[in-house]
Amino acid sequence: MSDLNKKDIIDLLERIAVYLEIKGENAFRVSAYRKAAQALERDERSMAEIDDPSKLSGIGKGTAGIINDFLSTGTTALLDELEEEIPSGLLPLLKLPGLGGKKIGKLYQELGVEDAASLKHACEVNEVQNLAGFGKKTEEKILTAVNEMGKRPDRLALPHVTAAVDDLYEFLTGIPDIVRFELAGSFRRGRETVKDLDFILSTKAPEKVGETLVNHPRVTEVIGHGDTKVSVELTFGETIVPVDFRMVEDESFATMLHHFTGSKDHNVLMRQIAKARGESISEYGVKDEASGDVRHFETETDFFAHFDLPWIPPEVREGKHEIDDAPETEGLITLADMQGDLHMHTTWSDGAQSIDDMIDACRKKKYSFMAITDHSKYLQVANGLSVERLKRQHEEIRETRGKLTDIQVFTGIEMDILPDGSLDYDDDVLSTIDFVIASIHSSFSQDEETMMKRMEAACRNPHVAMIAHPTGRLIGRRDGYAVNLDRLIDLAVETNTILEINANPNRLDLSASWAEKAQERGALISINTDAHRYEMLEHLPYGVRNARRGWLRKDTVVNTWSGERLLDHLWKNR
DNA sequence: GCCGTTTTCGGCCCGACTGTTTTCAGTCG
Repeated sequence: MSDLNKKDIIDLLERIAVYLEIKGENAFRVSAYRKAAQALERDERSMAEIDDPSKLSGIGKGTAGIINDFLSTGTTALLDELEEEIPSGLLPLLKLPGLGGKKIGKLYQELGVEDAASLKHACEVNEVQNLAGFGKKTEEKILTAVNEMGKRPDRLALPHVTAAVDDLYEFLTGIPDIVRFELAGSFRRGRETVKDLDFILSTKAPEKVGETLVNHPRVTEVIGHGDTKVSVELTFGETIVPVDFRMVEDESFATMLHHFTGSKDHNVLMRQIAKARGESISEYGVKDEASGDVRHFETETDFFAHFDLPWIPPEVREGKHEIDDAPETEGLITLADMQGDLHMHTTWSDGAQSIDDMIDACRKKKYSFMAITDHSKYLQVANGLSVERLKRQHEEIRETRGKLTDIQVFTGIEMDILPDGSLDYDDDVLSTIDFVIASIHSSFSQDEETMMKRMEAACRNPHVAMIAHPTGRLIGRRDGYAVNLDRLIDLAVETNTILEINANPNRLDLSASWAEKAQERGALISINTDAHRYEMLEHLPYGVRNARRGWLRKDTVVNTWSGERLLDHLWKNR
């Protein structure tokens, strides 16, 4: 038996699809392998728990046989043949813009291109432009793309696109010919990273608006400029942000918004539903196939209602179970449910504002509770609190909160879990604090066993209420430490310890999929900003969107509780 | 390759844009 897990199987199926694509195989056969991979991904179970893959919709006898080959031998005859036949150096070329399987197949068969280097050479000696279906412009574009290969990240973390988002909102608002506009795409779905920004705008003067768009002062490259679509690249400092604008008549705005919010897989599901009813969905509306009439909708809600569905939130439109479980989406947590923020810093450690400033900022946000959680003494670089300073700070907090009637201010601490698994304060200190957070800021490279001993020590301490940013990842920059999240979730459930969704857009930690698993197994979650300045309190929506992507219900998230219920929870089990 | 409350064969989501053509294939989302 090989020890392949589900992720490996999915990768192997996708590998087959890519090879077949380059081979010029029937597109439906290619997509059959991709669909099989998706079917596995959609299923919650592990490979060991799936006794017969062909029972999954999208996997037939053929692919099931291949999956079983993989499981028993680690490979399969089809993949072996493909690897024999096609150079693996061609696979990364599919990522180049403008190159798909067909063109790569042609480059391979007619010019002997085998990888990026030989493709570059073929362009330089002008062999590419003479191929049928290619030309001078195509050759130039390919050469540029090959030279750019690997220089730019595939996807941008959210903090890298916020400047562009803010700028474009202002810019589009100032264009009088635009009736309404909205940001769609993976940004609207709350993904952790985005490839580009997709703006939908309705206008009666697409030509004029398109001209205005390509002349935006930040535009450094026009990728495409058609009647209804404009693709450009905007440059903000070091970051190049690709942006697509789609222009449409206002009557099609809702369907266009739905279409370009995606995901692609979600759209496929919706179109299959339409097809079964004798209708077809496009970005322009819903067509009745019998009469040819096209129906338009004022809002997305109307569009979904036409298919007897409630409005499905963008965050869960991933082509998974959002159609089947559509009624459940009405119970998902919303930003309006959030009653407070339980993780923030002040000038007492490494924050930029005083306790009073942070309290004022939270009162302005109409929170009913908050916790001040500065760093503990181990974290000297962050001016962590000695026991003596901690006591003074908490005295100050108690004094201040006594005068307030509109917000409950909890005493708190973000306490380090030390490399040896001990905690930074003794129990007699911790026993005086309302909200004790435990987190790891040191010895990131320890092995899983050592790391989990640290986590377990924190969870088992009766005073620890929450584990902050459980994996320590920084999106696009640093993988998390070696945490066994399955085990951590079990520990959290067993010891009644809350797990955090850190709302900082660089973290989003836990991720949506782990938060979903945590909820399924009965863990409690808290969404917090970890603000070090009051502007960072505004990060909360990122955390809520992330939680919605994980299908979190309001009651799973302790920030939605009343202050009394939360305090009771924090104190009753010590 | 998968699938079937009209089908075991003939479909498989739909449309824009580009560059190559001179009516369209390939790519992309």
